[in-house]
Amino acid sequence: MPASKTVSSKRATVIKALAHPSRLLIAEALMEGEMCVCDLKDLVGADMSTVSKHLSLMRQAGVLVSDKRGLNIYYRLACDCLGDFLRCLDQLAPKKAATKPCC
Amino acid sequence: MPASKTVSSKRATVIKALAHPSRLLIAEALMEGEMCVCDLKDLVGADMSTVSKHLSLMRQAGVLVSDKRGLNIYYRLACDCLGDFLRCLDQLAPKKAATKPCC
DNA sequence: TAGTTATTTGGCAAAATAGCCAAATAGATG
DNA sequence: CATCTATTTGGCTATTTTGCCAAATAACTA
Repeated sequence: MPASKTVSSKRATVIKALAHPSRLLIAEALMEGEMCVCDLKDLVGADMSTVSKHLSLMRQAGVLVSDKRGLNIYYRLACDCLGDFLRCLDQLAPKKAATKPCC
Repeated sequence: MPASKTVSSKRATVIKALAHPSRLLIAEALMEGEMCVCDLKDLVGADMSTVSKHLSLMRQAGVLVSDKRGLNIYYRLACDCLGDFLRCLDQLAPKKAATKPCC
C-alpha cells in the first residue's frame, strides 16, 4: 500500500483503457483524426452499444475526449503519445523471447 | 477483420501485460534495474505464486526478459520506452475530463 | 543423498470484463 | 408535436482474469 502504488493504479487504469484489441484499434484509428461512433462501429465490427461502452470507458480513463456536433458525437485522442509507444512495442519479441533486449 | 486488426491484437497483448496495478508496479520498479522474484513479491505484497504468474505473463508478452543466476531468477524490462509513455499518461485528466487536450 | 531456498505450476473459487439485446435519451427535422 | 437518427444505458450471460493454496521443479549446500 505505498503511495507509489496509487500512482501505479491510476496509470494502470489508463493503460487498461488501451489494452483491448477493439479499443486499441479505435485509438489507432483516432490517431488519424476524430471519428463518430458509427464510423468506429464499422471499423470494429461490433454492436454499436459495445463500441459505445468501449468509448465511454476510454473517455472515463482520460484517453479520449468527445465533442457533440449535430446528431453525432465525435471522439478524438486526448494525447498524442501513443504512436511512439506503439512503434517501440512493435519491436518486442513475444513468447520465450530468448534474452535479447530491443529498443 | 482487416489485417490491421491482427497487428492491434498483438499490440493489445503487450499493453495488457502492463495494464494491471501490480504488473505496472513491477515494470516501474524494473525501470531502475533488474530484480528477482522475491524482491518483487515484497514490493507488490502478494503471494509469490501470484507474482510469478504476473511475471510469466509479462515475459510471454515480451515485456520482460529473465536471467537465472544461482538460485534466483532476475527479471528486467525488454525495452526502455515505458518512461516517456508514463510521463505523458500522467498528464491525462481522468473521468469526464471536459474537453481539454493535454500533451 | 537429504535438505534448503527460490521459483513455477495446477487447480479452483471469486471477481472483473465483454458483448449482445432491448429500452431510454438527446437532438434534429418534417 | 411526432418522428427519425445517433448514441447511451440497463440488464443479463458467457468468458476471462485474479489470487490463493498446495504441490512440483530446480539448483545450491551440508
